[in-house]
Amino acid sequence: MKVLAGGGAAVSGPVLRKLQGFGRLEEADTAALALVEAGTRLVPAGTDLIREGDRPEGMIAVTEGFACRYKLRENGARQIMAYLVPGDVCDLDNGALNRMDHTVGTLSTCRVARIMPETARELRQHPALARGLRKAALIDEATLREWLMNIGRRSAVERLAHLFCELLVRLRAVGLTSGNSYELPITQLDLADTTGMTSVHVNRSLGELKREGLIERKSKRLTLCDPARLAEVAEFRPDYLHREEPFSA
Amino acid sequence: MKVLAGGGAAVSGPVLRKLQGFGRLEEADTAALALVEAGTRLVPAGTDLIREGDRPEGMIAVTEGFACRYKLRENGARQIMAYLVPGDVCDLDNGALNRMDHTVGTLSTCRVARIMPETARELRQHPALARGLRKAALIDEATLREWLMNIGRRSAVERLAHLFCELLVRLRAVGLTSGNSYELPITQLDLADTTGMTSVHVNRSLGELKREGLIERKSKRLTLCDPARLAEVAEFRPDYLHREEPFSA
DNA sequence: CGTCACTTTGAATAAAATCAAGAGTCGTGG
DNA sequence: CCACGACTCTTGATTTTATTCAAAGTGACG
Repeated sequence: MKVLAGGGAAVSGPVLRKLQGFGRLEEADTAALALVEAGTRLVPAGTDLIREGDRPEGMIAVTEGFACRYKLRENGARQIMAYLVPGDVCDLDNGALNRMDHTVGTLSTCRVARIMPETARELRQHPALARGLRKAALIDEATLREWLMNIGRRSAVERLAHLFCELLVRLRAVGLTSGNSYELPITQLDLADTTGMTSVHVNRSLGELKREGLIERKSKRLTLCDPARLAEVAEFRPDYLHREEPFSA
Repeated sequence: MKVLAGGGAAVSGPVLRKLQGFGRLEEADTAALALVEAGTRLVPAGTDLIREGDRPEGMIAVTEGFACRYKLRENGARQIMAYLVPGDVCDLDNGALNRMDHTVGTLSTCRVARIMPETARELRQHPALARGLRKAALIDEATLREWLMNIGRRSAVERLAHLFCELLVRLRAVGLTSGNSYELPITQLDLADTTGMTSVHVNRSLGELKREGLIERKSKRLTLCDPARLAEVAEFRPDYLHREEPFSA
């Protein structure tokens, strides 16, 4: 339960960067966001930020690391429903719904801003921010559908390939890629719980992708050696992410 | 491409009934809804109502039959992402997003209301309706997450059991159950594309549920012979549907 | 009464889970 | 600096689950 004061200059906040990708922001908008991103805390891996059954309020923004939405079965099996990567905001103003149907927790060490309900309301006063947050939420929902397709109708190798392509697009949008590689600070077990497989099977499927020369992984950095071919394998069409940049660099 | 004029008295519209389940409606609200439900058309099974890539606008309401959201792979594989049962409304006012990322189509013959953008805007003028629609949308999203859990982390038999439990709750909310049975006007192939399996495997799994005495199916009517035990098998917790009625009748 | 779509069944195959053990990694504390 | 312990990753052998392929059987409906 490390809790460090969020010091240092907010490094051109990823949330800001992401929302700017949806449309021009005014000075006042960026100022409000900067304020939010200044108030972050470092959270260790494996920490729940809000739990199933809790009453949701405010928002949670991730500025570093990977967090996720997940549910557990009684036997301990976990299904991850979404990744929250830097720039992603989890809007807990669910208005009508007063209970979380899932848990949000960190997969890696994360830098996180917990946004109080009043602050969240203030943010939504800014039309451009409100629009951006709404668009982000709609994209999250489209992503959820894509994940359902992924698990329901793609093979193990395809599932991983698709996930890696998606992450390249999402992380590039917040400037966290270098070429076709990015930090993927999660374990194979996490990947398994994301794609509905076993960690053993993930391991073998990763091996296959490596053998095919499609990816490389050293330490926690993932490189897509041939994004075009990887996208083809996964049948990846990035439209649902609503980013105008072309897929492969 | 049968298109019949939507005659006859709107039979206490399922949309109305569903939204009433979320909170009291004023006279004016119900009147507006009644108007909508009067303008329905009969649509044959297998008809796309709006396609992936189309520009979404207005709303689509289903008052009879089963429709669904789905996507296709290049090889023809289909993944169904959601069911639209009577009372369900598909809000296409996606504001920011200007392309459908999936298709909405009928699984059975359906009675459907296509709601023009202006009409949709009028409906949203009514605060109670707007709230109801918003709540419905949030529940749809929670349902999507539950489906991801279903496909990712449950066995074939469990997936079907879970789906059948969910449908009992949803259809009961609009008065379309009698006891623990309801019309399920879809094929085993549809069930397969819903649960990420093969129709052959669905057939065998259904057989297992029957043999266990958990369900019965004559013609298109499904009966949950022992809802409590079925829910236990599926680990079904109806919280995400936000209906206060207890699960088993 | 024939057709077409759907359901059911069997046999062979493929994909993924399970079980188990060993090797690598990393942070911690002596 | 090294050793320890806790994860994580890797690999093999085996079993289970699900798909594929194929062929009847059933039923609704014109």
